[in-house]
Amino acid sequence: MNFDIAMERLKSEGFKRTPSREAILRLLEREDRYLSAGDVRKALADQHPKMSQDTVYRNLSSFSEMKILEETELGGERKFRMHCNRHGHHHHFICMECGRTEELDVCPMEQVSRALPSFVIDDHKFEVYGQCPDCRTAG
Amino acid sequence: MNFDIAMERLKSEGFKRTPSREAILRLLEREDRYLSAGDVRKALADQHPKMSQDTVYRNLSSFSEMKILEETELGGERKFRMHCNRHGHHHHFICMECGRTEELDVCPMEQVSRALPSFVIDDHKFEVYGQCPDCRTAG
DNA sequence: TTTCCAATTCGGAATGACTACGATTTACTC
DNA sequence: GAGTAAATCGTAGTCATTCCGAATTGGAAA
Repeated sequence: MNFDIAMERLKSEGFKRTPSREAILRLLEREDRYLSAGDVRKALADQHPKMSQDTVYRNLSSFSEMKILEETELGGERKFRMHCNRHGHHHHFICMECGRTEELDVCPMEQVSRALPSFVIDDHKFEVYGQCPDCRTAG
Repeated sequence: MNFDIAMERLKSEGFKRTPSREAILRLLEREDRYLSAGDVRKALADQHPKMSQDTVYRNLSSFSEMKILEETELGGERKFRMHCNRHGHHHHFICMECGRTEELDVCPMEQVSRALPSFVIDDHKFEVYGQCPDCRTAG
């Protein structure tokens, strides 16, 4: 997903095009990794010093609900990144130093479904944490 | 893991045996599912009305560090359960209604390691969320 | 058994992420 | 260009968690 497609999605769902939303989505497109609401605020402090917390949180949540963003919870914080749609379903490796992510194709949910036939499965989370090659050589 | 083994582990690591620690571990052994610090406080309110938050949080964290408990983060809260050691490495299905958990044997980490040879992998999380058979028929 | 001290707990205040809300501003429709 | 609902601002409130100084206590040593 990129900025333009995200803005189209907003329009089609009846959301207004505002400077705040543009700035948040442009940032997330550029960064291409998980950012917290605080990260977003700091990154936009120069260009949008008056953007309130409320605006950041509310928009990140809205974007996540309408699948423009992917969301996870890490270290006690909600984090968001532009939704990748190269493949359909996927999971991520997340570098704990720089936040870089790498898409993973493996997902064991078919096996799980077979193993739990009488359970209703609504959701699942699979994430791998570590150090990316760049941070490893830098460290 | 059960209460007695947990107390042995505490002793061997130089921790004192206190009424708070006994009560917390007895509760977690009995419940056999993920509880938050708040859940623990409420459950112990009758027998230990003066147990402070600090005591609950500090002990849950200590127990988690020394692998007496398993820990996860769910709905913005840290949750803890007695460590299962029937099998070695495993993951959980978690019922979002009653908190019941079911151990899963599948884990795709060998595939992931092969797919990311130049990455350092420190940790991973795989959890499945839904409704257990009891809650399904009850609903 | 008594003494002693570090570990533990208590009580409450501080932190930090997140949410709520009334007042003001703004994007979009007509 | 005017009107209106949506969006934002600023600030205060909530909730989980952590911190801290003072008081208590488990368990080793005398």
